[in-house]
Formats: sequence, structure tokens, C-alpha cells
Amino acid sequence: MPTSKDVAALAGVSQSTVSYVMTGKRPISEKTRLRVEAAIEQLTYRPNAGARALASRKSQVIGLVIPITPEVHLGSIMEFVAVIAATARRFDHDVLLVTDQEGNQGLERVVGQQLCDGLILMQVQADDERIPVVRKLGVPVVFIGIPNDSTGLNCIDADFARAGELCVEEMAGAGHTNGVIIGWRPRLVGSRLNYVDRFLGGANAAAERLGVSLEHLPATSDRRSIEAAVDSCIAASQGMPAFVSPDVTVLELLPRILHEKGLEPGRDASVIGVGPVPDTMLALEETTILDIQPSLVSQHAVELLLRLMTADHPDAGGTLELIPPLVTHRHGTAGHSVPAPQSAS
Amino acid sequence: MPTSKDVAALAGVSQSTVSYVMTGKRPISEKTRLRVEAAIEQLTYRPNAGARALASRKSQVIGLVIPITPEVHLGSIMEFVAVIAATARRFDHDVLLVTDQEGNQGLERVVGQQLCDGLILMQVQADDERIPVVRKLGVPVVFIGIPNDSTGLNCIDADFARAGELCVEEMAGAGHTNGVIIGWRPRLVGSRLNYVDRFLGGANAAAERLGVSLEHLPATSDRRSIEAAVDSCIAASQGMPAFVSPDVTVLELLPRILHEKGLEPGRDASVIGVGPVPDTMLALEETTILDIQPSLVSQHAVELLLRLMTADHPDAGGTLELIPPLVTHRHGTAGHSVPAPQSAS
DNA sequence: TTGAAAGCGCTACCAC
DNA sequence: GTGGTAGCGCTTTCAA
Repeated sequence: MPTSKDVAALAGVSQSTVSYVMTGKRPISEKTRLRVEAAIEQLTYRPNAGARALASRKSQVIGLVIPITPEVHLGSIMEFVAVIAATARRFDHDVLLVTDQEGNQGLERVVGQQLCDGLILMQVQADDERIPVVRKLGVPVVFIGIPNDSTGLNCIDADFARAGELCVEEMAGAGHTNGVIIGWRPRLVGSRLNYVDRFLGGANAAAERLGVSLEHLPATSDRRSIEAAVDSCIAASQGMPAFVSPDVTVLELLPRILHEKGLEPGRDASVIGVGPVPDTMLALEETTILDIQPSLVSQHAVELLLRLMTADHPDAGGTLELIPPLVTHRHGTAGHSVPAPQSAS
Repeated sequence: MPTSKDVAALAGVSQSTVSYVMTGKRPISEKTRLRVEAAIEQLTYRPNAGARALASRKSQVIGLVIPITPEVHLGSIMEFVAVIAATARRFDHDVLLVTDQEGNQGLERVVGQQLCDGLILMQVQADDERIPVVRKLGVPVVFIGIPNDSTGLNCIDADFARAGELCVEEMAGAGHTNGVIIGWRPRLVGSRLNYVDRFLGGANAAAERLGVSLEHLPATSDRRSIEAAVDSCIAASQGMPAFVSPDVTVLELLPRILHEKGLEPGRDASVIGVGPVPDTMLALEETTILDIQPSLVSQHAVELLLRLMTADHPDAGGTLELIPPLVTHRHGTAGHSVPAPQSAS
């Protein structure tokens, strides 16, 4: 492996000049810059990450803390992970994976070892126990999700309140006077993942404003519980029922259940899916999809973190950024597959 | 941040002694070891990763190259990723995420920068273009997947040939004389991802051996194409049809389609799902599941890589390890949800 | 516009 | 069983 010393020798300059060519931290004459660049090319020189981190006190790595609890949909997480990794690379950084099963120890470890210059935490809970640790961690941290007390923290998430609102507006616009939100296992509601509450809050406010009656039926991911919710919705509804679900597992099963009940979306019912929408959902033709744009959230999270990492001052005051959902109406003839809305990656 | 110098001072020993206490690379008297450990504890000392990597030429990091192409199921990938990260930690290593969109450049980069001591490559293709680069990379590499020419490479994967065999044996055991394998989009067959061919090969061999007629119907993930395959199977079958699918997206839609056709698994048809099985599949009661055990594959991949990384000699000859699938029969009454088989994590 | 040289914090050799 | 010390390869002052 060639070192910057080798490059310097080949280019006939000092080692520091090589360094400055690489970092651009001081002006270099065109002539020597070209010579150095040629030498770098010729030797396929790559700066040693450890040495660089040691000398500069910057690892160019961001730590990504992923949830591995069974209650979160793996595909949705992966969507975040992939975009975060790709975005980090666009800004010349790498991503170190930390699982949340390491807990607070893990955060302290990667920061203490100076393996990374900043952290992104996914699946942040309403009363996340990592918050006190994060506050005195000494590196910038970006949360994906909004805890109850977000003062001084940097949080970014999809705007679930707005999504709830939009769902109800869609329903009302389609002429419904009542509807049901199906999904999220009961113990999530009103507790740990507060995007659930934000969504319901937005939906209920809009329902009140628009004079629509709205109910929330929690459901686990098994068929029986979803079916029960659907039945109860049909029973309660005068006129065409409207189903809203922000839960991937529910959306996976909903098409089959509706079909069993003889309900055809667009004719006998309205269906609105929120969030990462599974393939089975896309098999339904007449639907409205509220894309919460995970990839946009991820990109912004990375960019925010990088901004904080390069800021001279420690971040004052914190940030709160909400990404608005993207509404897509899908119409189609049976069997004709409309591609899912693609957010920029 | 305290350094090992601080620890040494506090414990009244030399810096090298601290290092040896941490690494265990030479015997230390009980007495001084305890003093040093106390000092480490008291200062919450953590070795600087960059400095350690620089001096020891070992980063304690393994690079994980993930596919981000749209044709692979994100949830399945995430299952590997999570287990790999967790397993790496068990052996005191971390995981650096590399996306395959960086291509060969990415491999050369992370190795060149000495960001990691070894690599795991996921979603390895039959004729993977990364192979020539890997061969002269200078660090151990473990493939998840088996390329056509695996000589000298270290490969590990689920035993798809055996899975195919088992599927047919299941069918035959249930009294079927014919069946259909539904899934994998056409362009994957016979081409890039050769686990497809391994599966079909095993299945066909068993079919011939057992006198079962077997057909493979490729399908894209849209409803129309899966429905067509199902119809064609029903038409061709004398007696009860058997459906086998190793494709997550197909398995997601299959329950609904079967129901539309009035087919009840266990009564009118047999259904065998292979691989990571989605929630919708679990809604079917009478099924056989062939778990390809992604988490076991992941664990073994990490352990193999670590073995190669600590080996003094560069790995001679390569490795080929196949993880046998786990067969689970599910019986149940409608609405009663049997938990999915959990591989050890 | 460039160079020399002093570290960054750790490991591992050599000496005792 | 322990300590001294020379680097690992880079960045970054200070000096020219």
C-alpha cells in the first residue's frame, strides 16, 4: 500500500503538500497540484483512514443506529438504511452500523472509540431512554422520529400529523361521512412510537373540522384481528366505508380481506394506504397512497447531520424538520400495474 | 477523552502494560491487571479506533456490501444485515456499510483506505463482475451466494438445490403427481442469480426421481402474471394442484389469488413457501414452509470471515458451505395464527 | 506557494 | 512480568 510519503517522493514535493492537495485546505499552484494528482493516480494512493482520523480527529464516518426489534417492518428500515448509506457517500462519508440491541452502551462505545463523528438514530421513541445519553455525548446526533421532549435535539421525520389530516381530507373529498383507521398493534398506540399519536391527532382534528366520523381500530398483524376491524367498520358505516391504514402488515392483508367480503375498492369502498406501501397493496387498483417519503427523510437526516458535524459551534437549540407526505391517486384497470411513486434517491 | 497514557499514569504502570492488559497479548500479573482495569473503569477509557488501527494494522471492522437494486426484497436483505451486525459485535467487530452502487470502486476504496479487514458480499451473481477484483483485493472476502466459478473463493449460502428437492418430496409425499413452481421474474432465471437455477435443478432432479411432473412458471410481481401462472397450473393438473414458490412477492399475493379462485390450501391445493416468508403467507393455515434460514447463513458468513481474518496464512483453496433448509408444516384453524419458525439469532 | 517537523494514540519490538 | 520507545500514516502548525 502506497503512503502519502511515496506520493510526495514521486511528485517531488513534501508530504504536507500532498496532504493539502487532498484536503484542499490551502491553495496549491496549478503546476504542483497536477504533479501530485498524477502521482496519486499512478500509485492508486488512498489515504489510510485510521491515520487520517488520528491526526485530524475526524473519522468521516457516521454511525447509524438501527432497530432490530421484531415489531418494526424490516423492509421499511432497509429503505432508510440504503438511502442513508448512499447519501453519506455522496458527501464523502461512510456509515457504521450499530444495532439498538447494544443500547446506550453502543452509543457510548462508538463515540468513545471515535469510530464516528456523528450519529443517526432510527425508530426514536416518545420517551426514548437514549435521550439523556445523547445529550452529553459530545457529537452531533440526528433523530429520525420525534420524542416527546425534543428541545435541544435534532429531529426529522415524516409529517404524520399532516398525513392524518390528508387522509381525512381525501375521504371527505370522496364523499365519505365516516371511516376507519386500521392498524398498529394496540400497545404501540399512545405509547412508545409517537408518530402513531401524531397521525391520529391530525386525522381526528381534520375529522372534527370536516364533520366526518372517524374511528381507530388497532390491529395486530394476524388476519383475525384485521378482519374483525373491517367487519366492525362495515357494520358501523352508513354508505360506502373508507379504510385508512398506516400499517404495512395490515396493508399486506387488506386486499385479500376486502375481496373476501366482496368489497371492490373504488366501487364499494375507499382505500387509503399510508407509508411504505407493499406490493400486495399495489395490486389494488383504486387506491390513494400517502407516501411518507422515507428516502427524503433519510437524505435530509444525513444532510442535517453533516451540517452539524462541520459546524464550528456546537449546535444551538436543535432542529425540528417535518417532511410532508406525497399524495398519489391510483386508478387502473384490473391487472394493469401502475408503478409505485418513486421518491428521488 | 482519556488516553491509554492517562490510564497508565493513574495505574502507575507503563503505557505498554495498559495495551497488553487490553489485548491480552502477553501475561500480566493479577495484581497489576486489576489496577489497570480499575483505572480503565474509573476513566471510562476507550481505545481510539484510529490509533489502534494505525498501529496494529487491524481495524476490527468488517465491510458489508449490500445490494440496493430494486429487484431484491428489502426485508430479506435487512434480515441478513441485522444478523451480520449483531454477530460481528459478538466477536468484537463492527460493520461498515457499503452499497453495491459504488461497484468495484467501493471495494477497492474501503480496502485501500484500510477501513475494514475483510468483506462480506451479498447477492452474489452467477457471473459476478466483482470476482476478478475480489481475487486480488488482499483481504479475506466471504460471498453470500455461489457464483459459477467459485474456485478459491469463500462462499456460503442456503442450500437451494436441497430446498428444491425437499419441495418436490413434500409434494409427492402429499400425494401430488404434478405441481408448479411459481416465481422469479423471467430475466433472473438462468442468468444472474444462480440460486434460482440451483433450486430448479434440485426440484427437477427430485421430480424425475419421484415421477412427479413439474413445471416452472416465471412471474413478475404484478397480479396479472401470477394469476396467469395459477390458472395455467389449475388447467394442467389432474387432481389437486400444488404450488411452490420461492419468491417473496409471489407469496405475498398468492393467498389472495387462491382465494379468488375458490381454492382452499390443504383442501383443494397444497402450498409450499420457500425462503423468507411474508406475513400474508402466514395468513394461510395449511402450508409447508421451507425456511432457508437467512440468519444462520449470516452468522456463518461472519464467523467464516473472522476465521479467515485471523488466519496467519492467506486462505488456501476457498470454502463452500451450504446451509440446509428447515422444513415446517403448518396446520391450523382459520384465524389461529401459528408463529413463523424462528431461526436462532 | 511550499517544506520541515511535531505530534495524534496506540502497538509491539527490544531490553531488562 | 514489566518498561522504554520507535514507529504506524496522516494533519497541521511554524517557518521560510
